[in-house]
Amino acid sequence: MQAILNSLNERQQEAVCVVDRPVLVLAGAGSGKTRVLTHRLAYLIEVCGVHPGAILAMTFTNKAAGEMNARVEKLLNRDTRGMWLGTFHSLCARILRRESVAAGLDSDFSIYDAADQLALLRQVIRDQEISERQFPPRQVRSRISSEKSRMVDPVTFAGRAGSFYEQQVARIYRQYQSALQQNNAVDFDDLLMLTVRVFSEEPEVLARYRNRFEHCLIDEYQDTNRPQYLFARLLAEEHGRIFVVGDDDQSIYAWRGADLGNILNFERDFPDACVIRLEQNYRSSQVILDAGNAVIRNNLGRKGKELWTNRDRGEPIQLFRCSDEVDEAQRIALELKRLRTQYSYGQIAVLYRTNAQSRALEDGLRYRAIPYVIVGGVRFYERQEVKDVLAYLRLIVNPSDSISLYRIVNTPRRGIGQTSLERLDSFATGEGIAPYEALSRADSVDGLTARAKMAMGEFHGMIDGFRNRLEEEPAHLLASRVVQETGYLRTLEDLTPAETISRSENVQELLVAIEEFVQRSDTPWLSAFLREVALVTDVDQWRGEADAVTLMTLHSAKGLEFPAVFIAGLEEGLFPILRDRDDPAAEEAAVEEERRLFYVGVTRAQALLHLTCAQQRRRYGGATVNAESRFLREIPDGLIVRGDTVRSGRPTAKPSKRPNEAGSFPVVAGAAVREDSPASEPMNEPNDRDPFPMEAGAAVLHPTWGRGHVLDRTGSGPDTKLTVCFQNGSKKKVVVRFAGLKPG
DNA sequence: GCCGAGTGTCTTTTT
DNA sequence: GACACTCGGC
Repeated sequence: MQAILNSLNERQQEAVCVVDRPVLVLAGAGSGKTRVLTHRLAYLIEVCGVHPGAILAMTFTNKAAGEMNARVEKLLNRDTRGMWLGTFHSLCARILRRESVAAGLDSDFSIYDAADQLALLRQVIRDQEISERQFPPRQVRSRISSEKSRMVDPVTFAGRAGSFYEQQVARIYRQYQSALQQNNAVDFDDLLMLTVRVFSEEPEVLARYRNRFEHCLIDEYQDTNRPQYLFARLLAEEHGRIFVVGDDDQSIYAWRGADLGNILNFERDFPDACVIRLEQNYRSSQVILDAGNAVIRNNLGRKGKELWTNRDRGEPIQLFRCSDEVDEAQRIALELKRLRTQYSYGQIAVLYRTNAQSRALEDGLRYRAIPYVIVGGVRFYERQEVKDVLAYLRLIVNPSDSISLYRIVNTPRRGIGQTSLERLDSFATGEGIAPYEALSRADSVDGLTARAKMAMGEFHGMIDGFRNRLEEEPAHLLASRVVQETGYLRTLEDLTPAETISRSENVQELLVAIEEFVQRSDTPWLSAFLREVALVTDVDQWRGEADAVTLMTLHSAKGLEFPAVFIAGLEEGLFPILRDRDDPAAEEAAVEEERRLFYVGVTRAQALLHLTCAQQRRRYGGATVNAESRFLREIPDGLIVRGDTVRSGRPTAKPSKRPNEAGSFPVVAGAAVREDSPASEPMNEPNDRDPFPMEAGAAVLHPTWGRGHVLDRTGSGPDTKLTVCFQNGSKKKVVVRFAGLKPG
């Protein structure tokens, strides 16, 4: 007991020890929130004698869950077998697999990610003969998702739909749901919504889980949406032993349906709740805290809290004003080198608002040979080749999954094209069977060529062969046979050498991941692996171990901390990023969420915080000229050293419309000013702006030809031509302007 | 009927 | 700069 409590301050101890009533912990950034959660778990088990199996603890990322579990086990010096600790999504998936009958699913259901959702929506929209132009699948998807995150089902939605547009969306929504059902699949939102529905509609199911879980704990409560809230309330309302930790100032997922009301109304929902505030910060210097406090104070509608620390004042914040994103990356890289004497690279993070910003930063870091790891962006499990292999595996486990089937049925080419598939699909619909099933009856499908029929039968036989081995052959061996025997690996060989290598490596990496799973898991079968893999994300894989700078979005950085932090791209139009809204109240709410996101970024830093902005930035096609972010103005002068206004320190891209830009930062009314860049602007061409000298001998990386080195160079400026010898031995002449070369 | 090449459209953040 | 769509060649 001593060990569990004595390292905590008084407030933290209280939070750990109040076990018989609802508790809301308002925990400021860096105030020891995770500590309180882990120590409470340990306290419940060790001191109160609660069985781990009676505890349900919910987080937002698997990483947070894993970390928490490790810390509890360390505190207790034993394992926590039986405890349900995981993300809302993974816990709900677990419940749905157990209660699949009540949920109307087969327990091996597939979980569709955003890309799968889009593919399914396209199918639905086409089937309904609705125009994809009028109803862009992406837009419909986000609409459906936002309805689901408010627990609105297709019927309710249809009832409310007023306009023609809404009625059509309602129709698509209904069809989409029934298509999911037919595919024996759910999307991310369904995991939550369906679980809540099962709980509400099946009292005996709910009762089982209510009786089992005597304690419910929730991390990041400010980011819960409606179904998550209902899920927790259904389980905990009877006994009231619910413990939630959150910070209204760090709510950054309103766009995903997170409802701040859940934290603001906690005391109303659970009348005898005990509210505990943690305001002492153990993470950051006074300067960083002061800056964070000053910025967040601009938000209305918060519970209000001021973080304090008894740490040193610390280094002032520094602002780097850069001319464009290349300059920004370069200056960050140089500063990283300079910081090398005080920090290891592993202690430093570069944060940004959008994933697209990582490209320029990566180039800058690579050029200076600074090691980095990138979290997020194109995620491993979203890569084409990885998704292809997973589609094979998913189909084998869940033959109703037509999205997976259509993805790979003709990869490698089997002569089963679009037209044949359409015939197959209408046959399947007519017979009321899954398309996979229909493959085995291809002979009865009208209008197929003999070749197509043959190929379909063969494909079906092959997949069936794998299916028969599902519980005979360990997942990694089965998967490895799949990529070989389907010929998938061979299709990769037709790509360019560089592509072949990187894609094959990714497939190998996936196979290794499966093997690792088999080694650590109780069940070696493929279906078990797929259950786990559907919900892993990149942040979960991230380990702070390698001595490399971490690059990630501000959203991914939530919950993490670093001795030194850069926040890049502090410009109006990028951060805050705002789209046009007609409603001023919605606009203000959006600004406040961006401000909270900035606050999250600032409070990630322990000792050192650097901010950067660029006067000009390339965003798809043309260059944009941006004013400095309003958030920079909100940091009091005494805390920040505002670097020089942009100097022309390097050959920089100059918008021809403003020849005298070298002086002060342009004051641009409103947000970003989009400038079209006419083709006649040579200074914007990559060879002119790229710091890397493409002389003979230089190593280069070509997007399709891979690595190589420069043999010869002719011309200058935009007309520079290079002769490059690539690793596969071929020599190519390339025009630098078009080739998209990078330093290799 | 299948496939590859070329063209127009849109990019916030994530479980 | 990714991706879906269209068009022409096989």
